[in-house]
Amino acid sequence: MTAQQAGQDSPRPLRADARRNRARLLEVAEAVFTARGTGVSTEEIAREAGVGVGTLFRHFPTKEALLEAVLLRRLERLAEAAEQLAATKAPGDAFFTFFALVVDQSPAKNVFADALSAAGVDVRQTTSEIGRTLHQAMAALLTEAQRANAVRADLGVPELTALLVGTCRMVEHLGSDSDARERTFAVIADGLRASGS
Amino acid sequence: MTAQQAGQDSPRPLRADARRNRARLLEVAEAVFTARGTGVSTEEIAREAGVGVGTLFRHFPTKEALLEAVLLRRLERLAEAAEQLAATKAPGDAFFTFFALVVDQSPAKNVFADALSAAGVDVRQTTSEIGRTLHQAMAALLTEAQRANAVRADLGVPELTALLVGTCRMVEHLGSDSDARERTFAVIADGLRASGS
DNA sequence: TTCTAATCGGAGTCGCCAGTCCGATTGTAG
DNA sequence: CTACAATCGGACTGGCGACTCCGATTAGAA
Repeated sequence: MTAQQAGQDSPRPLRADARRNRARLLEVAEAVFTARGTGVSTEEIAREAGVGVGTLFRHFPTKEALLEAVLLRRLERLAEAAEQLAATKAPGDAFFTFFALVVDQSPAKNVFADALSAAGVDVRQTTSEIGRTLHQAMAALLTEAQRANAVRADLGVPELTALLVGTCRMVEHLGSDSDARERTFAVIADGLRASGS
Repeated sequence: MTAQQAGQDSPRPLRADARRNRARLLEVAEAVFTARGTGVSTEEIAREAGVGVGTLFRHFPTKEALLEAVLLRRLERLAEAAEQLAATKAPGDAFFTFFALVVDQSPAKNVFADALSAAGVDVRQTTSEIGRTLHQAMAALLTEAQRANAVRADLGVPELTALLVGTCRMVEHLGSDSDARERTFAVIADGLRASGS
């Protein structure tokens, strides 16, 4: 931001090993933070990735930046999946498949979103770029499903988001008991279909 | 635990000021942790309560112990409320009132439960005493509501707990938009009633 | 009021962790 | 292969926060 073009990224492509390390760090960070919480130290992440802390901080100037990067990757993937589903499946099916997908992938996202908002980062601000894409993709899925009468009409994207967040927590809470998980999920699904009539 | 009876608490009642301070600390801790997260330092809690850190640590040997104490108070209150409701209202009404009560009180509980489990404390272990009471009270509310056909039959207490946890998150997520909150809550409520037929 | 044990308060200790710095290493252009 | 700039690694720093310790204070019994 200081004296470079503010628009796009690296004027010079990263050296091969640098790119490798960066990718490795993201990978490891995602895995470790997801598994053991965002409290894990940067040193630990670096060690696990087989690099020094210096390397970590060269790529991500802040622990927070690392978390952000991981979260963005997650959102990006979700947006992709949403578009894919919207394009290939029937409205209702696409919607519920997406819902299930988000919930399955979620134990992770929660952790990151929490950590960031706890650190005072406005997630909505930071993730705006991809956030918008995801938002639109979700809106498309939702309205199509509603038009097909597969989902009640009195919901918008904010409500859907909240339901997703909450459902993620439920799943997280139930842990490995997949029977209970299914029953719980059924409550939500039935609620989403209920016409309110 | 070193040389005293392991069973019950204080053989000697606390001095008046000590009792006062202890109560104050719990009060303040609950408020502050709820409002600003469990990351708030013990020193801050102590200052806010108008005592020194020494006092805080005399009453609660560990920050974690303080969190635990606060959480227990919360659970205790919930158990009370559940019993009260079961005794005075019609089954379905009692159940849904309880549900709403938990959700309203919740922004708090989440925070504590999270912090403790993040710290490696098995909440189910620690809160067993009151946890059992609460568990029973919830079971009673649930089965009565089911018998009265106000709630679908394929749910048990674990599922109910998960739904509560998740719904708390939804509410938390939506923040102050009470319209969206109501719509979201309606999804859950309809889902709970849906017979699955 | 007097005396003593219980309690208080907060300066100080200790360990942990994010983030820095620079000599050693290594990719790569020529 | 050589040279040099990009990159690496990890010892080191600074600050923060949980917890300790002990002299000062105070509740409450006699």
